[in-house]
Amino acid sequence: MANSYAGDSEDDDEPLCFKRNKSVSKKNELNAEVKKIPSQKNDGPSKQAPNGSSSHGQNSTGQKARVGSSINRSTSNSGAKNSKESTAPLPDKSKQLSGTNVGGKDIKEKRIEKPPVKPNSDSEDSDDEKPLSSRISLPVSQKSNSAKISGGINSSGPSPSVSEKTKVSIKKSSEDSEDEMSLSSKFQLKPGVSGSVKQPHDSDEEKPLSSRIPQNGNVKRENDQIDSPKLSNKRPLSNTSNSVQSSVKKAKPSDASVSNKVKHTSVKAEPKKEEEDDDNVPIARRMTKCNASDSKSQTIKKTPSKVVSSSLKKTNKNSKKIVKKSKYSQSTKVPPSSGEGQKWTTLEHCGVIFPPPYKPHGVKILYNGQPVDLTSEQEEVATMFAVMKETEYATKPKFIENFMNDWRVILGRNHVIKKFELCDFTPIYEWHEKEKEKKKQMTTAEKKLVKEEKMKQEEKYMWAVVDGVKEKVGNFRVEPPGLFRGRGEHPKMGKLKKRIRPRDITINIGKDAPVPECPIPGERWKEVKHDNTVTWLAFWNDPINPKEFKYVFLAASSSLKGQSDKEKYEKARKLKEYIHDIRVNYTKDFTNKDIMKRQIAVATYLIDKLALRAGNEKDDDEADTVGCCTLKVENVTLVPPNQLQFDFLGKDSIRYFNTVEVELPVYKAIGQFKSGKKEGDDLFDKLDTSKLNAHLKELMPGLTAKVFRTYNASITLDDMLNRETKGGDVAEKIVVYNHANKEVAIICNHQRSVSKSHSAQMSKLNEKMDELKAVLDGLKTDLMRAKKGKPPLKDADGKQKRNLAPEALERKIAQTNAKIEKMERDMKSKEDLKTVALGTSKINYLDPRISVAWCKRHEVPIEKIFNKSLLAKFAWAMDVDPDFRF
DNA sequence: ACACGGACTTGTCCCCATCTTG
DNA sequence: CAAGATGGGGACAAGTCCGTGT
Repeated sequence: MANSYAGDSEDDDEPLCFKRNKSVSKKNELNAEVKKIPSQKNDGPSKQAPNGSSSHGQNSTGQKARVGSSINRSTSNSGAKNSKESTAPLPDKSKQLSGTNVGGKDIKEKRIEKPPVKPNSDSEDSDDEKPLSSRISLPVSQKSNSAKISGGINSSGPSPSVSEKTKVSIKKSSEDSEDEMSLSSKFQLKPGVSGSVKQPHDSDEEKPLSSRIPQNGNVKRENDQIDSPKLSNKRPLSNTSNSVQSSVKKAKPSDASVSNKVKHTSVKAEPKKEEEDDDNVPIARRMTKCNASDSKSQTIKKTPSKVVSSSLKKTNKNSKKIVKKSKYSQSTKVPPSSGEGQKWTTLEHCGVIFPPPYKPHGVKILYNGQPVDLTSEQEEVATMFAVMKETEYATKPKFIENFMNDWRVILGRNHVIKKFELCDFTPIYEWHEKEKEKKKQMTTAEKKLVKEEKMKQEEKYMWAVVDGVKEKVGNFRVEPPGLFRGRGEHPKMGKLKKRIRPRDITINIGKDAPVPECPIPGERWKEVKHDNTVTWLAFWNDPINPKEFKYVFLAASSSLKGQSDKEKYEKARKLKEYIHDIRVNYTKDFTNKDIMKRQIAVATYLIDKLALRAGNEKDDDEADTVGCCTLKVENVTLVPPNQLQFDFLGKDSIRYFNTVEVELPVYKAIGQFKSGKKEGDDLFDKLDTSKLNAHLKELMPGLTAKVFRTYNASITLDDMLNRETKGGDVAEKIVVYNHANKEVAIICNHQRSVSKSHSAQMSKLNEKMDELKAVLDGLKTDLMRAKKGKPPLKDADGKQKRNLAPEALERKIAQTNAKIEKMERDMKSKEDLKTVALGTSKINYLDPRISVAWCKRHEVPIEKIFNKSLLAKFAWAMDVDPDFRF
């Protein structure tokens, strides 16, 4: 929001256009991010194509086919489960995940209605805001607002230790001047040096050197607690010299955007009422807003108490642990991306670990009924297939074909084994099952032993030292050989993913750091480079597609990752300032005579409103899935008078099926784009992602299609949280949070497959529910009788029940009712979330500062929202000001 | 203008340890 | 205490987007 200027308070009401311009102009200053300098990359990937890629054959286009086919996913999509009503108070725009639902829940349309526009807001939009949709009255079942999802979600308490730490960090939010200092200072100092130097408050000094290295990210081993992050310390991300934002709390210098934000918050007084201009709200949700709006509490502002997570309290006790942890704080110092494209100054790590060599088991497959001797190498591949016998992959012709092609190469030219149909892998499959069983039968002590052993071997690979800070490595294990499991109808499924050897691997490490020893005697790395403009520690070419790479990166809890995560959210927040103009802009272009402009406008609209992905072009040897720019004419159907039905397979071949109401000009434009084309043709034939992004970049520096997803997800969370959080206990607040999280997941189409046991679980719950209801009826009867002085009836077993006083019965009734209600909520939530995955948005799209600030304001322990790994990943956000708003 | 190499983010599934429940 | 439910986290596939060389 451009309220940067003086009277900011309500500038929103002013015509945005004006502001926009202003903002635009200033924007230049914003982060012009200089991207990395071209690194000198050298080596071209050597191409060692394994063998014939004969494959591609069909790649089936028909999506229908795949719908059914792919494993669970498809099922889930098509699944009929009905009942998933959208809960919600807010009308949800939910795209229905399952096709069947469609009819019933047309809720989606609602999205369209825009919020009651405030009059002032720009006139142009006003039309939009008007509810086309509204006219169309869909039967949305407003259903109860029962929004409450079950409260209990994760009632399980977080581990104490974690919580404590957290709290620590939290509290010190604003004041830690020291941190700031350190940050700043670090910039100055060149990294490298810093490492050991700074540790202000750590008590580490006494420890062994090794341990003194500050570290980020937690340790997972048993001693965890000790090491685990106390998130408290703030992590450094703050940074960045060049990057604009600083953490909110701090006063930021000139940066306009930030500053206003700050003030905004600080001013508690202002009623959130109109809260931000609608522009900040996702289009989709805007409509909804109307309804909800009243309720939106103005109230909320209230007490931003100091955060305090409950956990805080405990902290004290355990404080000792905390102390140890302190190392985390250190990490702060890392000056991430300071120099042009430079990502680090010193980098040390131990390279990667390889899977153990194949151990032949000697179990023979049958060919035409006869056991066949195989060499170790041949047996290894046969085993890969055998163990997949019961999966859906093993039934797919493409999979089998690709597997056989690759296996035949290993079998050699005149091997007896020729036809798949004559192969019987059962003996190996059974052997494998037995092995699994054996493993399961091991005692816990044995398992522990094995685990420790593995741990010992891997330990050194788990950590890297970046600019003096110990950071966790993400994936230091080289991928083992196997059969490629592509998602959806992938043309290469079943191909052999050959074993990766040291000679396939390029190591990236600091110039002065010791080169990791090659773990396999007698072999050596393909290459060792020292490129500090990239963050990877190692990479190899993907054996399935040699033009692609597999990288070893630092873990999500590292400063490097945290830094870029923060930049991502700051960019999305920046979009908030531009979004109004952008919307005005594309709305105008819906009718532009220039077809390319029109297509850009419509595509941008879809990306903004529906959170579609950009949609890069794909090769023929990949599953054919689409995104916005690659939508085919058959993926969008016009539903008069002004609705569009989308049906396509997106990333990971997840089906996107949604019907939405759109502005008439959009509806018409889509009709034009479709006309004269045949099935399979691109809807946006004049467009691709680079053109689209180039255009977006003109509207806001650094803007790309994916920013809209981040923006819409985060603004939705922020908005819903602030609108819907009322009083209540922690459990109820968590319900509100999860509800908002769910909305976001629906917007982003984050699906998950329904667990096999889902229906069984539901019916079990139903039974319990019936029992409870019976109990309730019994109690009511007893109460009635008790009031009249009669004894209770016999219970089911014919035994006489205790004679209770009416008051006691009433209490029991109340308890039972509460149980029933909770159960109803739980069931509803379970059903609702059956196909919705909340985790993806939490990890990738929701600015953690929104969650942290909300937790602080409402005294919800952050551990109820973020698990251990999320706490580590979002350490950089923990000290956010309670007033932070996205 | 564009294909492509390259780097990094996003996304789902699956295994397994742990918690819950009966 | 066993069987089932849950959730964390790893594995790894599949996107996005940038820069470059032609």
